[in-house]
Amino acid sequence: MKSPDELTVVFRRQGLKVTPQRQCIFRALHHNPEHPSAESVYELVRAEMPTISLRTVYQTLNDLAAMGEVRQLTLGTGSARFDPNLDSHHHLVCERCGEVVDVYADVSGVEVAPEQRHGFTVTTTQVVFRGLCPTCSVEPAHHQPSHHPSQHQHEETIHA
Amino acid sequence: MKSPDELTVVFRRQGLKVTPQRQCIFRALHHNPEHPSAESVYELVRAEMPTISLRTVYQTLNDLAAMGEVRQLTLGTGSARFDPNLDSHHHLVCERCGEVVDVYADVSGVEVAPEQRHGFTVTTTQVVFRGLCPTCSVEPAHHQPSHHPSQHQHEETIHA
DNA sequence: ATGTATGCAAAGCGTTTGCATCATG
DNA sequence: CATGATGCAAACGCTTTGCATACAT
Repeated sequence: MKSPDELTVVFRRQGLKVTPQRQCIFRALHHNPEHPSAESVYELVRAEMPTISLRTVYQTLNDLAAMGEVRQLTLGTGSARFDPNLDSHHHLVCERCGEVVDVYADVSGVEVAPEQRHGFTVTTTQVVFRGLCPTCSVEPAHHQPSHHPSQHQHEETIHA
Repeated sequence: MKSPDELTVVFRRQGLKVTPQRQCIFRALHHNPEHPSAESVYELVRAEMPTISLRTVYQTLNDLAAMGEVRQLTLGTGSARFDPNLDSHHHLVCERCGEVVDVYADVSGVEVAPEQRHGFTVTTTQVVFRGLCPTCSVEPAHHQPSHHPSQHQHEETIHA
């Protein structure tokens, strides 16, 4: 995503206003590889601005997503995740703790055969690799989600 | 997935009981290519059993998913979708109306390079092709979700 | 000064759960 | 008849929204 300064310009050009809260959110996302949820962003910015509300976080994240400055990912981890990395890439998701890491994989060979397109216009090909992160692999028994809680869906959920 | 009769056997073997409601749900799912949400299944079975509750539908769907007789898909369409097709396959999703169709694509070449695995143990590779279904392609302006409502997340959501 | 952003609280949606009752095995 | 299933309603987690105030432009 663009730098906080560039985003300031972009927001103003769209008729949006740039508040200290929004700039704080810009900074929280810039070069952030954690794929934070709205709640995670909230916690990050609250460290600096304790009175900020979750509503402001959601609003700003949605604004950013609407103008394509971040991507919103729905990976079955319970809450939407926000990704400032706009390069073409895919994701590795831990089924237990919800950790998400970027993966650059060659997907050029993956396509929907014409006979299978059912008349669809395909615009994106998203690949999600699921498994267990190093931490969750070592201890097969149940243990807490680390940074990214809220696996409110059944553990038996199969996402494919 | 297995036939309603086979599922009856499987359920009993697990110590679960088989009620008319459950058999009705089995039938609603058998050979159903719609990738219905819980709500959709609810509507289907309510046609036959008007007093069935949504709770029963969720319970049975979760039981089925827990024993691997259906797959639960989280595709960013607002609600979980249930897929009785247990063959290895992928999905084509309409970003506007949420329609989901099965796709058989060769994904053998898609892998996470060892240097990119970050210590993860990868167990599944899910490919989601997103775009517009024939109905939604013709009319670029907004219109109602057809069979699969509840796109409660922002329309600008980008799922990748 | 105009209009958007903020904070708070309440509502919304999809899903889960507590409980008393019913019915399967 | 013992245990799991059902129905209802209430609770839950995540996200959105209504409203009055505050602030950026």
